[in-house]
Formats: sequence, structure tokens, C-alpha cells
Amino acid sequence: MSTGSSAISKKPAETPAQRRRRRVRDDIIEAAERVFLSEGPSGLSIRRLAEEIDYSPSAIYKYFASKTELVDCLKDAFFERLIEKLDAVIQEPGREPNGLTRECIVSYIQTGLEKPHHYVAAFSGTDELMPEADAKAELFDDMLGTSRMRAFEMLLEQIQLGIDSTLFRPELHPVMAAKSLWASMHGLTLLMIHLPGFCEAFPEQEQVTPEAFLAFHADMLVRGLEV
Amino acid sequence: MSTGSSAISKKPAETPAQRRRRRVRDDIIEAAERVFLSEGPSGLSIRRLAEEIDYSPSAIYKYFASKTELVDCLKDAFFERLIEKLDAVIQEPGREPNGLTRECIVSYIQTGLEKPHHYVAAFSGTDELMPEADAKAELFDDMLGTSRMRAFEMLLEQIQLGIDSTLFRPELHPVMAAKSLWASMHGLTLLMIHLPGFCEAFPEQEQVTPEAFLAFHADMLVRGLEV
DNA sequence: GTAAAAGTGAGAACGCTGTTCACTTTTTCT
DNA sequence: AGAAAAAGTGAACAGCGTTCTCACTTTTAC
Repeated sequence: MSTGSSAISKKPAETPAQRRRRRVRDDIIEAAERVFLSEGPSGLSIRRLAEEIDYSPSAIYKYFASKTELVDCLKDAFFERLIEKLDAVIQEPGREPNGLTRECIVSYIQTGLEKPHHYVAAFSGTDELMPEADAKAELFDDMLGTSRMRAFEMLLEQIQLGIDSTLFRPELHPVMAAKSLWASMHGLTLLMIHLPGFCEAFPEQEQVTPEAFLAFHADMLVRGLEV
Repeated sequence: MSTGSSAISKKPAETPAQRRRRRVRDDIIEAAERVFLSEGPSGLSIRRLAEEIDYSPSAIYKYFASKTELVDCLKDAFFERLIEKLDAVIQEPGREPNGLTRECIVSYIQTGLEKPHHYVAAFSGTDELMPEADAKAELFDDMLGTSRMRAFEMLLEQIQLGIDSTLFRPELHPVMAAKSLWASMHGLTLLMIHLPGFCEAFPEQEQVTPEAFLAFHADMLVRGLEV
């Protein structure tokens, strides 16, 4: 009776047909990941992807309603990866909130830099930006319940911990602080992606390594929380 | 002999033909600006633009080598606007460096939000990101001499002023601090553009205005410089 | 077991994109 | 006026996301 063939069981039952379908779907995503990584965002076209998996372009539309839906899967995979990375940092025992926050910042940016195309795609919206009053598409609200927000919630928890331990300013609004921090990490990630040499290049002769710059940035941001 | 018709004079001499050509070129840019503003980035196509100015699509290529070159003109115009705005803030007399830095941050972000499409386009690169070792396309280096960097230099000057007046930490590396600040402004600008409701929405019932959030962000960043 | 239904894939086509090329018309220069 | 250069056009190419129709296979139902 454990995994019986009762007609009532819904979840674990997966017919071979469904299994096969899911396998093909995953293959497409995997191939998309491969093309996206090697050819970049503009290299990932339906036709190029079809050729990669030896299918016709139209066949892909049996598995994905649109290219957008496909790319969304790549975005989700990236967010999962990001959450795992941050989780690993937070799970390290014996760190105090300010140092932990610093490490979260560094880890976030590094994860973004590891897959720059994914990161850019993940935060590039729908082209139609900010419809003033009509249609009130509050994209952030829609995102609030999503698993994509888990990374933000983790950051928020760190800040709350810092406030509780009197390392961060008590009057600090935790949510605002988390958003502000997020924005600051986000900005450096994108600038380092779009402007190669951003942190290395200096008017003077000196050279700064990305690691050093990340540490500096994280330090400046955490200082803004402290006292 | 002042503005004579000597064959040697190069700069001030502009033949009617050249004048006309420049006028048409400017008309195209102006039309592009119009379409870009009303239809968005994806709405600005060569054919759409050609129809806007009653020319054939191919005619545009007599004035611009590529669409990229055309869009670069829009970017330049935005950077000019940004520099003017920042200049206006800095020229206000009787402000101290920390308050001035705060206002620069707010003004930068507001200017970006006024023309979100322009801002996004201005910082979205060439799709080919970070070629590891080959071709060493140090885009930031290339940008260093450009007028686009004027805004960055202005920010740098403010920070140097802050350090000199002992408001900011003396051991602070001015260039790194300016870059870090730039990244933080950049990030919030983009998040507010891509995620409508980013600063307004909160898990709790409270509502935060964009102005309040900008002030908070600027304050946090400047605190990171101070002491 | 067989018939109907559902699902899978291919290929052609639509409308769009940036861009180029051959060609004509207009303007400019000598 | 005649030659040279520039301006402008329309057709075409290669690519894009997407949709449609059609053949074929698998699943489902009686």
C-alpha cells in the first residue's frame, strides 16, 4: 500500500509518456544553457537551438509556449544557484552579522560574474518599462511570493540579525536597508559585467584586483549600516 | 581676412551642402529620440524610423554606418543631460561635501528615471561580454578619456573634497570610493526601472515614496564614506 | 482488436529585423 | 555644359520569433 496503484494517487504517478516529455523538455533547457553559455544571449535563437538538439524549430513550441518561457527557465536555474551559494555562506558557523553581511555581498556579486549572461538576463525586464498609471504592473509585488525573492529574504534576515546584535544602527529600517544593499550589489555586478576593466583600471598607475575591489565595496556598504 | 574664403580655413567653413547634411542627420536623431521615447527600445527600428521621417530605410545608412552608431548618439545626448544635471547640483553654493554628495546621488538616479530607456541603453554593452584573455577589450579604459566619464570625474571631485574637509575618512581611496558609489547609484536606478514598485512595495502595510527611498539610499552610502 | 483521440515532429510560410547592392535622380564642382 | 559626387530608392539577403497545416505515432476507449 506504500506506493500502490490506487487510482486516487496523483502526485507520484508519472506515465512513461509524461516521463519522456519531461526528459525532452529538460534536454532542450540543457541545450539552451549550453548555447547561451558559449554563444551568448544573441546567439540563443530558436533555430540555433533546434539545430543543437536536431529538432525542427517548431517542435520546441510543443514544449515551451514562447522563447520567453524557455529563457525564464534559465533565469530560475540561476536564481536557484544564487540561493545555494548564499545559503552556503550563511551556514558557515561562528561568523558575526557584519562579517557575514560582507561575505554575502561578495558572494552575490561573484555568483553574478560567474554567469554574466544569466545575470543580465535575469534582471532585464520586458521592454515595456513603468507604465505610468494604467495597468499598474507592480512587477516587484508579483515577485514577492516567488522563490526568486528567497535571496532577498536571506539578506534581510542578516540585516535583522545585525540590528538585534547592536552592530547595526537600531533605527535602521530593515527592509529598506536590504533593498538598498541589494541595489548596491546589483549595480557593481552589472558594471563589472558591462565594463570589463571597471575595477582594475585606474587613472594612476596602480592596479586593483577584482577581489580587492569587492572587499572594498562590501566594506563601504556594511559601514553604512553600522554604528 | 577674419573669416575669409581662404582655401586653408578648415574649421569654421561649412558649405551649404555640409550644413544641409548635418541638419538631416540631426532630424534623424530627433525622430529617433521621439520614437524611442514613445515606442520604447524595441519600437525603434530602422523601418519605423524611416517612415517617421518619410525616407526609405536605406537612406538612413547614408547618414549612419549602423543602427548602433545612431543609438550611440542618443546615449551621448543622455550623458550630456546627466552632466548638466549634476553640474547644476554642484554649482549650488554653500553646501558641504557630504550633503552635496547625497544630492549628487539623488540627482543621478532621478535623471536616469526620467528617461529609463535611455539609461538602460546607455549601460547595456555589446552582448559579447568579458572575453577572458584574448582581445583584451578593456571597455572601461576606452571610456576613460570620453566625455561620458565627466559625470564620474565630478563624483570623484566631490569625494576628494569630502576627504580634504575631514568629513570623509582620510584613508579612503578616492577613485575606488567613487566607483563604489557609482555602482550603488547605478544599481538602484536599474532596479527601479526594471522592477516597478521596487521602493514602494513592502511586506508590511506601509508605503514608501521613491523620494524617501532615494534619500535613505543616499544617506546609507554617504555614511559609508564618513567618520 | 480496432477506432477515435491525443500528442509529436517536420516544413512552409508570415511578418518582422538590420543591412547591402544596384540603380536613378539630384546636387555640386570645374 | 559636362563630369563627378552625393542623395535617395526599391529589391533583396539572411536572420529572427512564431504559427499553420499536414503526416505520423502513441495513447486511450469501447
